[in-house]
Amino acid sequence: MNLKELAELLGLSQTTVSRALNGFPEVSEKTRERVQRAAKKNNYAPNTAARGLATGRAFMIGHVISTSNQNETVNPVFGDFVAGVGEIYSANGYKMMLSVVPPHEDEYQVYRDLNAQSIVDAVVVHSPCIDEGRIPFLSELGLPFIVHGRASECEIPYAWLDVNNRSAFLRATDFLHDLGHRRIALLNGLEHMDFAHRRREGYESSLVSHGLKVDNELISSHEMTESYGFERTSELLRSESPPTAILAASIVVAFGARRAVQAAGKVVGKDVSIVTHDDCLSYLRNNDPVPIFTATKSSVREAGRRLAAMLLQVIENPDMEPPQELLEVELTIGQSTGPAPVG
Amino acid sequence: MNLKELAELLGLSQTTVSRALNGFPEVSEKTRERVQRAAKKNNYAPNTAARGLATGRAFMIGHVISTSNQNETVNPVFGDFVAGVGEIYSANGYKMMLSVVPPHEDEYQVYRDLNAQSIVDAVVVHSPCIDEGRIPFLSELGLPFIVHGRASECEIPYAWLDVNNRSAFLRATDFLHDLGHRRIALLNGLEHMDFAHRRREGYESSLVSHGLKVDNELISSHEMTESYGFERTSELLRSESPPTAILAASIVVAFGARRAVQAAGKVVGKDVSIVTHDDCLSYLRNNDPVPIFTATKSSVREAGRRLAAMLLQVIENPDMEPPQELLEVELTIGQSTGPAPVG
DNA sequence: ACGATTTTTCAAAGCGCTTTGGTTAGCCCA
DNA sequence: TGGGCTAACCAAAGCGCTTTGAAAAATCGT
Repeated sequence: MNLKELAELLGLSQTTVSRALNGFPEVSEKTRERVQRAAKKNNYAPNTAARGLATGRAFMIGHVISTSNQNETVNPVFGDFVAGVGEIYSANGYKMMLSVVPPHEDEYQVYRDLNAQSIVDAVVVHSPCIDEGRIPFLSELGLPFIVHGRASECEIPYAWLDVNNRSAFLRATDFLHDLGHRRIALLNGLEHMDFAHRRREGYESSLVSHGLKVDNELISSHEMTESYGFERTSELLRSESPPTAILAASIVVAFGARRAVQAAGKVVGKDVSIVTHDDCLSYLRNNDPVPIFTATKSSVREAGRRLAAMLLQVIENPDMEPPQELLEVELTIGQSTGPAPVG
Repeated sequence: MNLKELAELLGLSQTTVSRALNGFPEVSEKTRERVQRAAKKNNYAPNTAARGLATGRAFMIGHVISTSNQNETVNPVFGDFVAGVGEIYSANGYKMMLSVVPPHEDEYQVYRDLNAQSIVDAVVVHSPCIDEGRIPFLSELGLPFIVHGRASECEIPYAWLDVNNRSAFLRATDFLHDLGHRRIALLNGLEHMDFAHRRREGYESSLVSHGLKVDNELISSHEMTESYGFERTSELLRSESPPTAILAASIVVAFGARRAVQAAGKVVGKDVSIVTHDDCLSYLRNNDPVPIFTATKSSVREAGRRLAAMLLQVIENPDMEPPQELLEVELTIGQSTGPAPVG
């Protein structure tokens, strides 16, 4: 069923039917209702391609995800983030397109094509690194976008939504310090990623403010996998002066750390404390009455919702100041931390 | 830059330029090259909406994901699966659309709209349950589709790609039996899901074939979260005749189970054996020389690649017999299993 | 060299919608 | 009763592409 057929069926012109369905004022309420009823009954929905061609808008947001990192790892956060944005998109009549950039292919070309084909109204930039080339590139291209995260070394203004990673890890380190810990290890994510960079800043800044010095032996940076958590923690525990506390980049890494602590015959929260960042993934809930892990919490799904809402604003109102929002984390105390062991 | 402008630039008609770019034979190689060069140079790419309108094809595959389960959990497998299909899609000029069905909304209406708006050429059905209503519905609707998994109680023919879950859990149970285990617990996924149903069949069938009887006390069914693994295992270990082995539905569940075993002061692989299914998620690798977990392995990313290829066949060739493919798992021995403790 | 083919190019229609710039119908007031 | 409004509707153009059916150009055989 297309517009023409529906119009004929109703004995109205295409114009009127179109206007009725799109909520224009110059159509009587009586006709509008009649049209809407007929549309629903005949399962009419406007052809997207035709509408897109006529309006120049695609009502589609692009998400470009690259798996071209060393291990082609998919960010475990992805599913929940997408669920968050998707909720807002569909509530506002937008659809979401996913482009997977195959390894060794040019991500920039993907954006160029998306733009030339005018298949999306805007894109979301994922996992920005410190000097993120995509930001100036997209600005130049004129394709509206918003960044999930930030790029420390980017000067031009752009829309973003980020978690306050610096403050999160600063507070977490402060907390461990307050418990008496003096050797605190950081199991960071890949440090060319902006979020990891900022977390390290927070961590170091806390140490310095307490008169401790930064010991590079205690710091590592890697993709956030379970085995990274395990291997690295095992290594740390074997060293001559092992840490009494560990700051993990994600719950998955913390799982690995915990496994290593237990494998070494030690007790988490007593011999070794663990604090982790928690994205509140739906299948890795850490919200028992007393959570497993002491954590800096920030729901990535909620972040997706906020970010989507901001992006829709940008689309509807292209000349606005780019919106920016910084989400603070919650520091929740769980079973994985305790006072530093004496001696 | 649109086709008309490019044609004028080249002093050719739109027809010729279009044909040149789309690989039609009735255009000389010389012209074709000239056109392609100009297109690349001017960053021309055909407008998707216009092309879609003209051809009636969208070159887009829809993935509808529902988060309307009790906890709005996102399947952790999703990211890797999408990475797999996305690879094949983009290699073949297809795009992927994601529709998130908000909780309490009608998933069927989403499919109806997708179809009416002719915004996708086909859809992928995720997480089928035993009697999956979406299969007859989509057949009826005439929207091409493929199912990731199967529906045991569905009679009509349809395209699917599935893992042999029955054989996987049968083999895993056999393996534990061979090690001397007689009380084997099953921490299954939600059993209205087809995959979980089949796994239980495999488990029970192995028990029966060894003359053991099925003890419902040892069987549970739940969303596959870490805390499920922990809580349920703790409960089992506290019971009067605890299991000596556990069959877990996923690595995340196995993590929880391991935590419970350790919390009970027991040793995994000695006091309690654990076998899990492993989807080979990129951030939960279980492929050390001797893997952490003994597991039935099947890469969900590779499954995505296969499934995408099959779906594209269906699209290009609508009248073909629906393709169906059953993937066998690998049973790999890791550190989490050992002979049943004596006494 | 000239009609018959084959190769290469083209003009124009059509895909299904939105939107511009009307026209017609209905109403009010003098 | 008729001129001036407003309210309600409509015909047709146009979005940028593909594709049909025809024309022009090049090639061929005799």
